[in-house]
Amino acid sequence: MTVNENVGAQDWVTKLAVDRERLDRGSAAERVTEILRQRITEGFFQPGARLSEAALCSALGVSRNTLREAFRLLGKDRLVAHELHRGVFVRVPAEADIVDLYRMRSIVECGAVRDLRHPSQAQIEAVREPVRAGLRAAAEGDWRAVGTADLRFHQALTALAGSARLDELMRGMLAELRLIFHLMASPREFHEPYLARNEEIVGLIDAGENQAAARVLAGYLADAERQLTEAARALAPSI
Amino acid sequence: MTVNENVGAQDWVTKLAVDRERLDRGSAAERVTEILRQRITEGFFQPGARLSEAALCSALGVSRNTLREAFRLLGKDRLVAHELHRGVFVRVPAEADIVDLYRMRSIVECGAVRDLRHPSQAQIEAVREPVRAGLRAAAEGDWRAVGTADLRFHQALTALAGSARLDELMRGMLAELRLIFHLMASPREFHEPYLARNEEIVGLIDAGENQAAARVLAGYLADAERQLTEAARALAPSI
DNA sequence: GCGTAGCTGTTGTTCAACAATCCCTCAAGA
DNA sequence: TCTTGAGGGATTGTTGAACAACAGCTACGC
Repeated sequence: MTVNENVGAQDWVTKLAVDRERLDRGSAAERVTEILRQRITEGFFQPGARLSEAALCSALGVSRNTLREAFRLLGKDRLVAHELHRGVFVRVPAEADIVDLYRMRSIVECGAVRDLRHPSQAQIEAVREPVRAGLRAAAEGDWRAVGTADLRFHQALTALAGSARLDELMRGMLAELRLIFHLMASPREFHEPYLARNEEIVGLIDAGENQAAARVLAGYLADAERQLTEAARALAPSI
Repeated sequence: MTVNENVGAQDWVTKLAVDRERLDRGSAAERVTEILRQRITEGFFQPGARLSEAALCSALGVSRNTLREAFRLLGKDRLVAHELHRGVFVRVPAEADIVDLYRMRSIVECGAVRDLRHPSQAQIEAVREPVRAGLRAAAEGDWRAVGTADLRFHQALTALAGSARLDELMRGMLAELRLIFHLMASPREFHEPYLARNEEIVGLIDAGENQAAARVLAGYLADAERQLTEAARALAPSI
């Protein structure tokens, strides 16, 4: 044993697993992918922007081939659109995308909530925490933080299903959703009405009223979809 | 106007869009991806098989860079596992993958069925047809065909939600499922019991009994999951 | 048996080159 | 004025070669 034997084995094994992801952050292609993913979702690259190979190669200091591997991964996540012989562009979500996305969210999120059987206290706390963070941020008037807390809330709802694949799917959908947010809407008007509903949903889950929670959530999503599609339609003529 | 003016504009535009997909079948990377995807799902490359870059390059007549782009796409679909500095391998699904996959299927498929509001006759027919094909194949003793008909049935069920993203998600899940099938199970023992249930589900949908159809489907999936995990556990010691 | 140094084959990444394609400009013609 | 077509420049698609970095194996010494 070369490691301090006073520490339980399971203990430092999990800690190493956490550090591991941080150290060997995979290949260059994967690192580039993460950088671009973050830049796109945070709005640094605006929807419709062209991602020139030559420019990004010199900016990031990687070769074209490495960059192209990253483009392929981002394309699978629908964050960029790969147009043959024309280049790679940050995706510009259309109204159809909003509808499609919310149809999927409704099925996934409501399904995760409805099928919930015996939620652990830790699971409920994971859902409650983002709600509190949202309320706190709203009190301070930080509407950008309210938005990210809202996304974390929905991510936690999906995590109730306990499926790694579903979690990754949800991550992708929320990233695409942030792309839609960049096209429109002041964060306040969009997120404020949902703070109370988030609390309501958590309360129902805590009380074991899954069906009711799923119904409230479905209404939540339907309203958000309507709000976004109307904003998109108002914006469409300008395009 | 150089095009026949007797034909409505919208008419030939949609026709061109169809041909378009057939003509520019994408880049070499995408074609290689499709070839490998088919080869993996049909079992030509067995789970655990190493996909050597050099071998595939010469076999397919493409460069390493192109092949690596294809590997990235297949990795996102979880058909291959990319191990840094070790290579690319056809994925070997574990028991945890079966559980995860079926948790997701249950939410997605049952959700699509339960939320169904006004199914068109065409939609119902799209679900009914694979069921008929399955029964026909069973009568002829072609159990491999029964399996593919079953997958088409579930694909059609998911399509009831009317979401392109959900359809693609389902395609990916079913491809991964075929990977699991290759690890075990005679097609007959696995698919035969579900022929009758598929009929029952279609009947319930046709009668507008969505809730009941979703319940039957949930039972269907739970049973299939149990069957697969038991087979996997019996197979595990050999690995 | 154990650890270690070296060897070998594979992958990770870069670079340079060329082909294919798009897009813009501009001129000719109806 | 509008359409058509021919260049030309810029960008992407793809290849091949080269080298670095790494995993797995072998053989050696202890």
